[in-house]
Amino acid sequence: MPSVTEFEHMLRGASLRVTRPRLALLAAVHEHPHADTDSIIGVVRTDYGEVSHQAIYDALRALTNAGLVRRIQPSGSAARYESRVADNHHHVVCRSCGVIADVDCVDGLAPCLTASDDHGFAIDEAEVIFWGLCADCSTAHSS
Amino acid sequence: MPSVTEFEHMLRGASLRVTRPRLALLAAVHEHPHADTDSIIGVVRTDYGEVSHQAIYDALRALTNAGLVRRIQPSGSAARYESRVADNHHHVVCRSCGVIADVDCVDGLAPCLTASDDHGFAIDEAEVIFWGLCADCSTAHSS
DNA sequence: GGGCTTTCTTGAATCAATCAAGTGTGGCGA
DNA sequence: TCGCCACACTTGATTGATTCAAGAAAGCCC
Repeated sequence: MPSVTEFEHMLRGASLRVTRPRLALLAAVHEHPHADTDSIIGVVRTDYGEVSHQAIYDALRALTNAGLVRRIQPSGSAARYESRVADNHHHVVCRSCGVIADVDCVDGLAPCLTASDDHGFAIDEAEVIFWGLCADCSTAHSS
Repeated sequence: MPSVTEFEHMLRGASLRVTRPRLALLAAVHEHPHADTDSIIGVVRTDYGEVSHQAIYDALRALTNAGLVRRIQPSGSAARYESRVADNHHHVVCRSCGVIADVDCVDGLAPCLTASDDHGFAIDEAEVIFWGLCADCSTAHSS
């Protein structure tokens, strides 16, 4: 995981002020990929002390807009955040327990990015979510 | 659009009781692809008469589970429903106005369905969402 | 038509997320 | 180093989609 100093540089590079809640937030997201907002609040409070939920929501939005974290939101789930950005990976979600895992791109670079008919849209991103059952749930269901 | 009789057969085929709210719901989803729950409630009430929102939620869930309609939920949007199922098409969503359009699969059949490393997951579906700006918003932004 | 089960109605509750107003603070220039 | 001020945080209330619960109504099989 990047050091506090690196987090500082990331914030400054995005023209964002360096505050302790934001540093704690960055650390929490790096440490707990795919955590939902509530879990992140819990982690930040443990690592750093009392913070309002509003500060977390604000900071998550600021960092998402700055491209420092990525927001993902599979159907039926609250928003989740991760620190891997701009590396074009996708996700596989368990229909049963909701666990999320990373999936690297098959082609390594911008796969499936070409829509057959773009309807005049200027497309800038392709988001892929694989749905299925994780190993644990798969075993539990068949037994 | 399929006839009422065909909707009836679809419901019976899925072992679901045939009720007027469900028939109206199927018609509404076929007529208004990508509509959110609230719009669907409005359409059903216009076409059929007073129905509780709960009945719509129940019916949408029942029909989704039965595979008669498909639920899609892009980040930052309420749940939307469409009648095209099992034809492996995807969606392009406008970041600005939220409009959704269908995109047929480039490869015609199960593209992008192979994850490079499935982490032990039993994958049964790949959902692809293209993000960008629709023609209208693209023009408005650049002007 | 009778009876059982599913579905619908009514009304309340939950949960994530946002809004609003006021206080505090990081980072800049002097 | 000092002071300013825009940006960030706190507190508290609100919204809006969705779900829960209990009872009434209606579909389907016999």
